Amino acid sequence: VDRQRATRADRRRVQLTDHQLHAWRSFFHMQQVLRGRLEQSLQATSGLSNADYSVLAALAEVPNRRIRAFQLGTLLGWEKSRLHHQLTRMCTRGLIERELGESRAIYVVLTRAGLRALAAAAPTHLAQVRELVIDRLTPDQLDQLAHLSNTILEGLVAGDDVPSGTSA
Amino acid sequence: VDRQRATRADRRRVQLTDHQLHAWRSFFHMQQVLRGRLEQSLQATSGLSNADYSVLAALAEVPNRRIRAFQLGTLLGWEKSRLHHQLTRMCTRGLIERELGESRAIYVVLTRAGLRALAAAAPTHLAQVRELVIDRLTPDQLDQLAHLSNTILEGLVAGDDVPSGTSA
DNA sequence: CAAGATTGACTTGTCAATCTTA
DNA sequence: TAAGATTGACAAGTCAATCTTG
Repeated sequence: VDRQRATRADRRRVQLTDHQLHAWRSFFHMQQVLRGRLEQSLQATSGLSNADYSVLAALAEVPNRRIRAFQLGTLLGWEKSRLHHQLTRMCTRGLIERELGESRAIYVVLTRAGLRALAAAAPTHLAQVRELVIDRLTPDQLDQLAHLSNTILEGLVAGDDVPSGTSA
Repeated sequence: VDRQRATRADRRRVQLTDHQLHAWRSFFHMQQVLRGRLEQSLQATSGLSNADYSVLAALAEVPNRRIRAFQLGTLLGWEKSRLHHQLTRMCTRGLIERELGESRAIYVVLTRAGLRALAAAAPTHLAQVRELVIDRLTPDQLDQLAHLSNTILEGLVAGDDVPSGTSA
């Protein structure tokens, strides 16, 4: 085909087969709906957003329940301003506290209230994860999911840098 | 164990094994990062959000590029007010138009500009889906992903109604 | 200057309340 | 009344600009 402009259908076919497109859409849709559902019931049953929960869970598993803000951001894979806004909100709710470390480092500490909120939310939340995901899949499927998730994640992290190598 | 209150560790162990929890977290994290990355480059390269793209893509594949708003909401699995706000924004940008059908039904129509925007965005977007997902996975893995996504999705849709079966 | 932190403006999504007519 | 549409207030996230100090 040497026409200069391909039709829309042509272009899509080059990109992805119908089979691949269907697979992608199934995944994409599932992930959207799942995320919405979890967010919703987390909010309804415990007043926490998914973001809140992620921060609390991360803090709870770190030595001294205390971590440098920047590291927390890296851990969660969040932009710094998103993290900042999130921490500000959680501070005013008393779920965490900010502390100043040496040389303008900010540390984030889990408060008692934060730990309590997490403890209150976790059972229901995890039960729902089990109900909606774990229990739906065979052990094999769950392993497949974990494996392919890690594979995709590696690619995402790798692509973090400049595509074409601009050396410092 | 007949103690009334289990420790936090106990409760978690009951909910999910470490293995299961790890699998879940891998998936959850991957999905977060992936979504962020796609959203970001879609925005950067075409000025469309993921939500914009979903609406445009759905409209493009529907007869006459015209569909009732409510049906579109069902298709996308969106709440009505989310859809409304989204459509309002897209209207002001000229990507779609609203038309009144019979008995206060609202129809959404894809405009030329909307179709152009989609055609401009699609190749890059799909290429990225291919690069970040499709090409990372073996054909088997992709099939596994599709299959398990559909399985989870079935569970999600089933849980839409009252948990205990209220028949029509 | 650069890394880490902060800020504000703006966009997106949610919730709850309201409106309208079959 | 109930389904579909609308609205506004608010929470969450992004981007770009700024501040601060090693």
